[in-house]
Amino acid sequence: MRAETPTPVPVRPSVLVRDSDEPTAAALIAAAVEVMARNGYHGTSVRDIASAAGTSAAVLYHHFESKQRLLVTICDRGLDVLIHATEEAHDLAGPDPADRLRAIVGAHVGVHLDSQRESLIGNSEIRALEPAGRALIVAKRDVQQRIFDRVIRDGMRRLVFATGHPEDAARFVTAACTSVASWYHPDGPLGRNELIERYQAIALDAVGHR
Amino acid sequence: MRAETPTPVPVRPSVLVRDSDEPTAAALIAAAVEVMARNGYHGTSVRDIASAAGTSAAVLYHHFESKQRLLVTICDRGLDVLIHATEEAHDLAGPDPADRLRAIVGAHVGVHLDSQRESLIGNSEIRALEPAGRALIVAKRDVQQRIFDRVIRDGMRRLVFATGHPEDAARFVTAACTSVASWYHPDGPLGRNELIERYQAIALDAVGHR
Amino acid sequence: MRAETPTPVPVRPSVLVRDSDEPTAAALIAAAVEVMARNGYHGTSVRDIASAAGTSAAVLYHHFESKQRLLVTICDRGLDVLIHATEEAHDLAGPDPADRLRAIVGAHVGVHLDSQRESLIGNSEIRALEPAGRALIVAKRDVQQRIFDRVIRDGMRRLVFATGHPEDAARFVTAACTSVASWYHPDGPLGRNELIERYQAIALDAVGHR
Amino acid sequence: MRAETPTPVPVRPSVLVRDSDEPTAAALIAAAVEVMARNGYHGTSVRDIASAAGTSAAVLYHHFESKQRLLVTICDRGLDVLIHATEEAHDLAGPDPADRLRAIVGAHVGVHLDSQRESLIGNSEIRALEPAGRALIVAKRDVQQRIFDRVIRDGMRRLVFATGHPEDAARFVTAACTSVASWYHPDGPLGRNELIERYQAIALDAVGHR
DNA sequence: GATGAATGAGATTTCATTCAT
DNA sequence: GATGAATGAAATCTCATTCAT
Repeated sequence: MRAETPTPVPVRPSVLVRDSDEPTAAALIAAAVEVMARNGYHGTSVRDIASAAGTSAAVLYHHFESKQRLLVTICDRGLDVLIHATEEAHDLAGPDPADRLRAIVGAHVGVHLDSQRESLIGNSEIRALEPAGRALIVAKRDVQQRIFDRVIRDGMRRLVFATGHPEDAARFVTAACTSVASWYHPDGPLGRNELIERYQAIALDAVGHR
Repeated sequence: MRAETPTPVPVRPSVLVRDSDEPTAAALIAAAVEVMARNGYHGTSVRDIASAAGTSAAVLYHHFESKQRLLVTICDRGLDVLIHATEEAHDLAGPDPADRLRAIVGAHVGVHLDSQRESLIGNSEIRALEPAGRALIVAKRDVQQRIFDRVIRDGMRRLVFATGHPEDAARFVTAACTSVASWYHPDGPLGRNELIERYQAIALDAVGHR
Repeated sequence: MRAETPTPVPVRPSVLVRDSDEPTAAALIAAAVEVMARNGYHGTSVRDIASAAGTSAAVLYHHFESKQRLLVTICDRGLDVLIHATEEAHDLAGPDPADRLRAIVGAHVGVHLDSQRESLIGNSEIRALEPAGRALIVAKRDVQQRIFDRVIRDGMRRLVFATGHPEDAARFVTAACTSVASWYHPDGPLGRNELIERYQAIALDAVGHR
Repeated sequence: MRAETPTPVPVRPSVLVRDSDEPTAAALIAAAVEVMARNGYHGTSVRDIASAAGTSAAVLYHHFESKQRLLVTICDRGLDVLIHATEEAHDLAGPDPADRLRAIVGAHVGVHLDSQRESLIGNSEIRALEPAGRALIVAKRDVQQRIFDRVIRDGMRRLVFATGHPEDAARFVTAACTSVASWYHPDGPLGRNELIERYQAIALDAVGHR
C-alpha cells in the first residue's frame, strides 16, 4: 500500500550558504551558483562572479583561494545536501522497499528542484574539477548512487521489485531523476510536488514494482 | 511476446564527418568533438582544436566562420544522426508499440554509445549556443522527444502500456537513455548491445508494459 | 586699425592630459596621441600604444574599456580644448569683428600648432569612430565651426567684412587654419606666432575685410 | 574684370581607371578607392577590396604585387589627374593672374569634387606610404603646390594681387580647396559649379585681388 | 581587511601573402 | 591564369591571479 504522505523533503534553497559565517562568502557562492549554472565553469569569469555578488575579484580571492576551490565548495556542499536529504528520507520511510524508493526518489528529485542550479553545476562541471576535487565529488556521487542500489536490491530480495537488471535500473532511475534539474521551470505547468509524485510512480514501474 | 532480435541500429562513429568532402574540415570537426567532449565548449580553445587536428587556428577559420559555428555544426549533425536513426528504427519495427519502443530506445541508446562524444556535447553545451543556433538545436531535440511521446501515447491507447503519466514517462526514459553517453566506457564490463537490451527492458517496465 | 597684441592663446601641449589624476592613464593617452598621429587609428596597435607608454596592453585595458574609447577620449578632449580656447579668445577680444576674427583664428591656429597631434587625430580619424562617438565629435566640430560663422556674419552685418559667401568663407578659413596641423614643423623656418599672424591677415583678406 | 566663363575642367570620375587594359585591375582599383576612402588604408583589408570588386584576394595579388603598391598606384594616378587638370586649366586661361587663379582653383576644386574619394585617400593616406612611394607622392604634391605659388607670386609682381604673405596665402588657398573632398556631398544643397565659383571668389579675396 | 592597479599568458579572430593545383 | 587552401604573425581583448597601499 502506498505511504500516505510521500512528503518530499523540503530543502531550503539557501542551505548551501546558510552556515557561512561571512555573508560576503555566502554572497559570492550564491553569485557563483547563479552565473555558473548559466554559463558553466569555464564560461564564467572570476569577475563575472564578483560583479554578480556586488564586489570585486580581489574580494573573492580574499575568501576563496581560487576559482577552482569555489567550484569544489559548491559541488561538495551540493552533494552533502543531496546525500543528507536522501539518507534522511530513507531513514524516515518504513521498511517497505517501495516506500523507501518513493522516499529517496522524492528526496533526490526534490533537491534537484529546490537547488536546481547547484545540481546543474554538480552534474555538468565535474569535468572542470581538477583531479583531487574530482575524486572527492565522484566518491560522493557514488555514495548517492549506492543508496539507490541498496534499496532496489533490497526490494528484489524481498520480491517487491522485479527487474531483470537491478543495478542498471538504479542508474536508469537516478539519471532520469537527476535530469529534472536541467529542464524544470518553477513557473511552468507542473507543480513541484506533482512532478515528484509522478517520478516516484514511474520509478516504481521501472523497477518492476508489483 | 518479445521480439527475437532487438537488433540495435548500428551507427558508425564517423557518420558526423563521413560525408564531408573536405578532409581538413572533417578532421577539425573530429578534433573539436574529441576535445570539447572532454573540456566543454568554453574550456576548449580554438588552438586546442586546431592542434588536435594537426593544423593551425588560421586553418580552422578558413573552414568555419567561428568557434560558435563549429559547435552548431557538431550539435546539428549529431541531432540529425540521432533523429534519423530513431525514425528509421521506428519505421522498421512492426506495429506493436512494445516493438516500437524497443526500437527507438535501441536507436537512441545506440547513437549515444556510438557517438558518445557528440551526444555529450549536444546535451551539455546547449547553453553555450547563441540564440539562433540554440533555437535550432532545441527544436530538433523536441523532434526526438516527440517520437518517444507518440510511441508511448500510442501504446497507452492500445492498452499495451499502462503508466499514469505518459508524457513524464517519455521524458523519464529519454533522460535515462541519454545519460549513457556520460558514463559508458566501451572497455568496461558491460557490452554495448547488452546495455541496449537492458535499457530496452527497463524502459518497457517504466511505461507499464505488462 | 590693428589690435596691438594679437597674442594668441597659449595652450600647453599637455592640456589634454594634465588634469588626469591617474598618471598611467595620462601616459597612455599621451602615447596614443603620439603614435596615432603618426600611423592613424587603424595603423596603430594597442601594443604599440602600450609599449610607447612603457606598459603592457593589459594595463591599457585596465584604464580604457577599448581602443575605440581611447580614441573618443582623445578627440573629445582635443575638441574641448579647441572650443574653449576659441571661445575665450573671442570673449577677450573687443567688439570689433576684425578683432574677433583675429582672435578666433589665432586661437584655432594656435591650438592646432600646440596640440598638433591631437588635432591631426581629431581631423583625420573621425571615420574610425563608431557611430555614437562620431555623433558626439561631429557635433562639437559644428560648435567650433559656428563660432566662425557667427563672427563672419556679424562682420557682414556691420559692414566690416565684405564677402559674397560668408558661410563658405568661414568654411574656407577654418579648413585652411586646421590644415596647419598637418604640415607645420616647430623647428622649421616659420615661427609659431609669425605663422599665426600671417593666417590672421590672410583670413581677414578672405572675408573681404576693408 | 571677370573672365566670362571660368568653366572648371570637367574630370570624368573614371579617369583613374580608364586606361587600364585589364578590366579586373580597374575594378580592383575602383573597389580599393571606394573602401579605402571610407575606412582608410589600414582599416581596409585586402579581402575587403577583393570582395568589393567581386573577386578574391588571390586575384588581387595577380594584378598588384602588394596592397602597398595598390595604394601607391591610386595616389599616383590621382595626383597625375590633379596636376594635369590644373596645368591644363592654367594654360587655357589668359595671362591675367586673376583668370589664372580662378582657373587653377576651379581645376583643383573640381578634381577634388569629381574624384572625391581618390583625393581623400591621396591626402590622408600619405602616412601609410612606405618611404619610396611617399617620396614620389610628396614630390607630386609639391608640383601642384608650386603651380599655386607661381600664379600668386606672378599676380603680386603684376600688382594684381596684394597679400602680405604670398606663399602662405597659396598654402592657405590650396588647403581650403583640398578640404572640399572631405565634406562635400553631391546631393547636398550646394551644386558643384556653384561651389567652385564661390571658392574662386574667396580665393581671389584671400590673395588681396582688388 | 579591502581596494584598484598591475601582470603575463592566452583567448578568438583577422591579417597580408603564398602556394598547389 | 585563376582558385581555394594554407600560413604564421599579429590584431583586440580577457583571463585568473597578485600586489601595494
